[in-house]
Amino acid sequence: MPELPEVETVRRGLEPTVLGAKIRHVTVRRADLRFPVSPDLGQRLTGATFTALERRSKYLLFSTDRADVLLVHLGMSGRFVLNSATEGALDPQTRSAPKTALGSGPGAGLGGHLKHDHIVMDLEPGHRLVYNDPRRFGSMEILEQTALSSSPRLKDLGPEPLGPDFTQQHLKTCFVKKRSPIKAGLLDQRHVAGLGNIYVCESLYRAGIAPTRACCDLTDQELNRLVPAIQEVLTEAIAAGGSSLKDYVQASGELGYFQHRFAVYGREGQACPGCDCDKRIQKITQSGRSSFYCPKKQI
DNA sequence: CAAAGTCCCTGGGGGC
DNA sequence: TGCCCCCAGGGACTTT
Repeated sequence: MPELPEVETVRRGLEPTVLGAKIRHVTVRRADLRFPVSPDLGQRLTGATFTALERRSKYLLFSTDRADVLLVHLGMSGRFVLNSATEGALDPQTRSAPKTALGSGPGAGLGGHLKHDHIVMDLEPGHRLVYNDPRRFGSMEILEQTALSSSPRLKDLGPEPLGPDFTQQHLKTCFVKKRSPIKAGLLDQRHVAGLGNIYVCESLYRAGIAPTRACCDLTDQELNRLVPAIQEVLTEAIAAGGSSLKDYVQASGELGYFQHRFAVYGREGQACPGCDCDKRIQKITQSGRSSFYCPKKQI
């Protein structure tokens, strides 16, 4: 599930290829993603050049020299696949025909599509950038640069957890009258942007705070632990993704998300690492979502 | 207004 | 082996 570290890892993986690349042709094979793909997406991208690739929260922002921004969310299962004309790799399990190298014209390689390849961008020189998303929880929209900050997708997002505005004082202000559990508080993108279920569980474990605690009941001391816990968990996950990036960009060209070794997430019934707890890691449901925690270490 | 619930979607895994 | 059911999750939307 792509949360901030996975999106950042994808960004770093794509950046060398995308920066300065001219878009030769765009094919929208399915427009019914989480939100409808912008109807004029192909027209506005074709002939433009990517000038920057940035991340905000879990969004990727591809800027172009036409003052447009391609805003992408990977949802649950969204991936980018990068095909290089020189590599010509193929996935024998899922692809019936070899990937077609560029050079045979826009839209070439009709037999080379994977299932769930929804948007195909042919780039110059010699690359093909494919957005693949089985569950179609992702989105792809094009906006004017000037409209970005007021767009409904971004306008209510809280600070970047690895940026200067994410402080214990900020959280204290957010949480002073908030009675919902801290698990929900940290998943709320208005308070801090980019955390999902996995990294909220991991951060609360590291900070020693039970996910059931009310936001407004956290002490200053706990908030002072929570902020660096979040920052450390994210930084380590990004570093782990980054250090394995060359493996992570597989021969097939697929940019998946790095599988991190989690302390609590998905480890119900196991002993938590470095803890002598006898209770083992518990799984509970909070507002329809699984929380994993150690009842001894997290109070 | 806050908080909790619902829905979208598909692949994968467990149970029988 | 095959089939069915449930689960995973972000975020917009609906209900309480």
